[in-house]
Amino acid sequence: MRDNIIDFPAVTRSCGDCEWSDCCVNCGLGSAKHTASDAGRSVAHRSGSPLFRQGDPLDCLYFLRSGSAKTIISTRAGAEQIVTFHFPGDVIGFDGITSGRHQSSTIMLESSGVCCIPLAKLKSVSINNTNLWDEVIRTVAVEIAEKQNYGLLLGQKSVHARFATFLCYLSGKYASRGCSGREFNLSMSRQDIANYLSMAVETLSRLIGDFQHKGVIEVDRRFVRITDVGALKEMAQEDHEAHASCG
Amino acid sequence: MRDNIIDFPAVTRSCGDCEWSDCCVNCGLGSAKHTASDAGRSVAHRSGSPLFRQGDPLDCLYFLRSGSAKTIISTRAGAEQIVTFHFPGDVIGFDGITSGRHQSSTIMLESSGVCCIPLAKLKSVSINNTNLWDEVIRTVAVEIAEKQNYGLLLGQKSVHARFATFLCYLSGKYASRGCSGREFNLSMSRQDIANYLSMAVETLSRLIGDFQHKGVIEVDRRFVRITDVGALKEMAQEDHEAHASCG
DNA sequence: CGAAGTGTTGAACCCCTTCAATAGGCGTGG
DNA sequence: CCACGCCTATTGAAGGGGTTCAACACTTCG
Repeated sequence: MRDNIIDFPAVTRSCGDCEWSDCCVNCGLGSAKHTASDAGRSVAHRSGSPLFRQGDPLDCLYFLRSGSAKTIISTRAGAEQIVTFHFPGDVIGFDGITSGRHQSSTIMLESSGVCCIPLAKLKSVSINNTNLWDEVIRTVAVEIAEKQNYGLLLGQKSVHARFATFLCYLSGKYASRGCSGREFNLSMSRQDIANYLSMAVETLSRLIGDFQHKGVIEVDRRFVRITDVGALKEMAQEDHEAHASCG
Repeated sequence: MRDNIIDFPAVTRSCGDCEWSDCCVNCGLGSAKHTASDAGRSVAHRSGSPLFRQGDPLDCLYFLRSGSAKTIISTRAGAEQIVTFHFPGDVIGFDGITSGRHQSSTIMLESSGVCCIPLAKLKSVSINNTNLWDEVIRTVAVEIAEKQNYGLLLGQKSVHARFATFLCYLSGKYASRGCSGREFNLSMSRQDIANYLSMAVETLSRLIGDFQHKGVIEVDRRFVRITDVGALKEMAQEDHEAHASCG
C-alpha cells in the first residue's frame, strides 16, 4: 500500500524556481545567468549529517529544497530538545541572526537538498524587492506562529492531545506540499517524535497502540495512515482537564 | 526598600525616539513633522485591557513604549496559555501576519503606552531603508530565538529550573532596559507566572518559598530581590534528570 | 466590617516516567 | 541462508514529580 505515497522528493523545489532565487548563491539568478551545471552547487546532505551546529558562526540562512531535517537545542546540562521539524520550502536559521551565531543545531533526517542564502545578499536584494520582502516577512511570521503553537502544545496538552496534534501537523505539512495528508511515511524516528513532543518513547509507543486500537490511525513502522481525520482533530483539541473516555 | 527600584515607566521610550519612528502613525516622523500634541495620539491602555483579541483582523503591529503585557493563546477546548510577556521596546503581533488575523490575544498587565505600526507603512518604509530593515529582521530573529528557548523550557526543565529560568529571563529583560536586574517588581500575578511556566499556582508558591529558604531570592508580594545570581543561573540549567539536592 | 480576590500550605491522588525485559528489523559476515 | 550483533520499537510493573482538592492567611476595596 505504500506504493501510492508521494514522498517529498517528488515535490522537491527545483533550483531557481523558488521565491528566494534572487538571493540564492546556488542558482545565482540574482546576479547573472548560470548554466545548468551550476544548479549542482546546491549542496546535498546525507541523513544524519549536520547542516550547522549550535554556536557556529552564522552568515547565511538555508533553504530546504528536498528532504527533511530537525532543529535541536542543547542545554549546558546536556539535555537536548528537538524544537522544529523542517520540510521542503522551509527557511532555516533565523534564530541566530541577532547574535551572529546559530542558537541551535540542524540535522538532516534523510538525504536532502539545501540552498544557501547569504544574509548580506538577502538584505541587499530584499531592499528594493517587494516580492522578496513579502516572502521574508511571511516566512518569519509563519515560524513565529508555529513556535507559539508549539508552546501551547507542550504547556497545555496531554500526551494524547500532543500526539494527535503532531499527526494533524504532519498531515497539514504534507497536504500543503501536494502530498497526501491521509497517508505518509515518517521521516523521523520514534525517539525524535517523543523528544519533540516531550514524552518518553515508551509513552509514544503506547499512544500509537492506543490510537490504532481506537481505529483512528494505522501504523506500520514509519508508514502512517489516518483513518479517522475527524476523531484525530478532536483528540488534538483536548487538554489536560478534558480526557475522552473511550470504551 | 522598594523606593530604589527603577520601574519601567522610567525607561519609557519617548515617541519619535525609536527605531520604528519612520513608520509610526503616532509620532508620524515618517511622513511629516507633527506638533508635540500629536505625540498624545500614542494610545494609552489600562491594566487588564486587551490590545487585540485572537481572531481580530490584523492591519498593524504594536510597539510597546511603556508598561507590560501578556500574549495568550486559547484552544477551542477552553485552555489558555500565556506564551509571551512583553516589555518596553517589544513589537507585538507578528504571529498573525500570514493569516491576516491575530493568532493570539494581548492583554496589558499595567497602564501602558502603545504605538501603532501599520503593516502597509512598515513595508513601504522598510523598502529602501536599511536601518529599519535591519531592525525588523533583528526583532523577528530575537522573537524566534526566545520562543525556541521557551519550548526548551517547557519540554526539558523541571519546575525548579523553569522558575529559575524565568527569574533570569526577567532579570535580563530589566537589566537590558537600564533597570536593576537584581531587584524589581513583577508586573504579572502568580497566576500568570504559573500559567506561563505551565505549573499549578500552588507549585509556584512552594517554589517561591523554597527559593527563599535556600537564600537565592527574597520576595515580598510582587517585589523580588535576587540575592544569589550564580546559584539562580545554575538552577536554571538543571533538567529533569539532574536535581540539585540542597540540604 | 465583610466580601472578594490573591497567595500560601497540607495531604491524597494520578499521569507519566523510569526501569526492566522482550520482540522485531537490518546490515554484516560466516 | 542463517547467525550474530546492534539498534529501534513494544510491552509490563513500580515509582515519583507535580497536580488537584481543600482549608487557611493576607490584602484590598466598597
